Amino acid sequence: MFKIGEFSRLTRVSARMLRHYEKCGLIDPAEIDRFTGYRFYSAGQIPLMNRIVMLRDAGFSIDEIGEVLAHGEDARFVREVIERKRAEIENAVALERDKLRNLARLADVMKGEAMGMIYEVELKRLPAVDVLATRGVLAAYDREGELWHKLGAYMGRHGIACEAGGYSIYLDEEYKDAGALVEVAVPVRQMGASDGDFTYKTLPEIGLAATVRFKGPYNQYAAATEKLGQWMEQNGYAFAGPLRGQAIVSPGDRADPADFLTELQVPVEKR
Amino acid sequence: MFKIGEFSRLTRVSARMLRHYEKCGLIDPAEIDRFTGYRFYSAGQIPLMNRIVMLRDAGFSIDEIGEVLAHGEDARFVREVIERKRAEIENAVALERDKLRNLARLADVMKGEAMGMIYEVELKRLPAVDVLATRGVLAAYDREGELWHKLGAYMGRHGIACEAGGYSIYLDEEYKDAGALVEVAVPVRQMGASDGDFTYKTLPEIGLAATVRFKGPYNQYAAATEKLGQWMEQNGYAFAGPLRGQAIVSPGDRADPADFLTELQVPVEKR
DNA sequence: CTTGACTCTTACACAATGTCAAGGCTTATG
DNA sequence: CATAAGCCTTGACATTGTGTAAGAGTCAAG
Repeated sequence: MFKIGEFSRLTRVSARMLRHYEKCGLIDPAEIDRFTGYRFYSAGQIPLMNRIVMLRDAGFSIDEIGEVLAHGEDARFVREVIERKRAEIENAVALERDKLRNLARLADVMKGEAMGMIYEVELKRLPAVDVLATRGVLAAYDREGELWHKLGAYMGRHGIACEAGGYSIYLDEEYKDAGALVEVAVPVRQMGASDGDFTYKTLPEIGLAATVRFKGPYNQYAAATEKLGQWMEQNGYAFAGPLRGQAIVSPGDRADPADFLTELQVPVEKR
Repeated sequence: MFKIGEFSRLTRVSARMLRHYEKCGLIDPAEIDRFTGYRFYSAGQIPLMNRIVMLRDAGFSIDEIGEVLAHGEDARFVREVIERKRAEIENAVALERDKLRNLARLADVMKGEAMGMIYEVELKRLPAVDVLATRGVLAAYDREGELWHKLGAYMGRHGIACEAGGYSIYLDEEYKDAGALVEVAVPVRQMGASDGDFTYKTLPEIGLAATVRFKGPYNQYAAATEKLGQWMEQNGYAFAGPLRGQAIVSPGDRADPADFLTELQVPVEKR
């Protein structure tokens, strides 16, 4: 039997974590002295501890480790869990890659130089439009493409004709990092029956909308809002509804993001 | 001027975080109503907010963002910070890669199948050895190679003859995830003068050592300790000093980790 | 005046891990 | 046997960025 410090050196897990794993139900000492509270681990527990370490080093959380250990015999379960975790890690790698891409653009941004072009703000009336729409909660705004794919696939399956100029409508009252409710909609010539997530509806007319167009990838959004915000402040307008973007030239039309043309549209009212 | 909710939608930063950034000194509202406490942001603050978002999305912590903003004009500073962050992110990517590698080995471990081979525990006397040693705090045990490189470079610079059978001595009382104090040492035929981090010393004789050899990469360490622990428990021995490993066949001798042969050595005493 | 939408502050929560403090045990040494 | 050094115990707090909730105040429209 080993005292906690010895077991710690042997397994390379800190005593702090040994106690923590115990509280989380991963591993109990083989024996606890009833009077002193000293923990004693047996050599037979080293394999279990090594599994825990292995799982931890593969990126599993404590809860997940508990689950895996409970189903340790079920090879199929283990295989599935591993596959799921693999996807998760690949995703994390992709996130780090995103950071690198952002980093590369950073020097320009810090100098206040924006790529792409932003046009002047216009005030106009936007007519009502019949659309086919679907919505979803996105992990981040740059995942909007997923919704478009979903909508595109549905339209393909049902042979629905697609007009140009899709809308992205940002429904959340307030931005949430972990989940933004976004609706994507394509104009249709003919309404149909709604079907689950996919609904036909009419986007109402916007009597007074402030609009600004920007060319380039969607991360130009930030620069465009600068202009829009400034215009609203200078001209004394206030928000009167959710912001939306209309794809004038979209990924469907051109491959190069530098060619994209997007119009930001927001209902406003004179203050 | 925009209320916090409007500014939140415009910049895609949650009101929660706007307040948080304010407390951290990144951005103050242009105005705060003295009576109601309501925050008001001006359109002129959107560019600043966009920079903050950009930095955040590139992986900077709030403190780091503050620092970068404070030195925003200093292009050289910005360049250096970006380079440092790039290295950090690449490192994070490497960590995720490590997880993937661990994941790949996981199925075998869960089945209790270890790769490589582990030999029987032996009890023996280990003579004193003259060594050249250096030590360092490692982020993780699999970074031990860094210390060996450091030592090897020093020996090369000073033309010191190197004998086979280097030692890794794990000095920490208790494992710490964030920094394990490890000493690496190579036997030398002739002692010299210590020089900064590099010290000549004599590893004292170990009268009674339990040893176990294992073949294969160093992550076999875990499996080897299982055997060692079991042996100690069954035969009634207890630890009497820090654990060390001796490289019998090391990366210097063979390229394929499967060929490595390592002997774990720990001073013990009969209980 | 009521109601609903917005805002304010404060506090709690997460995950994995370190660190510290106060106090109890153990063991070696004088 | 007494004391000190070193190990062990529990419990609490900190980290980081973000959500959420509670309770109270504000604002604008009907």
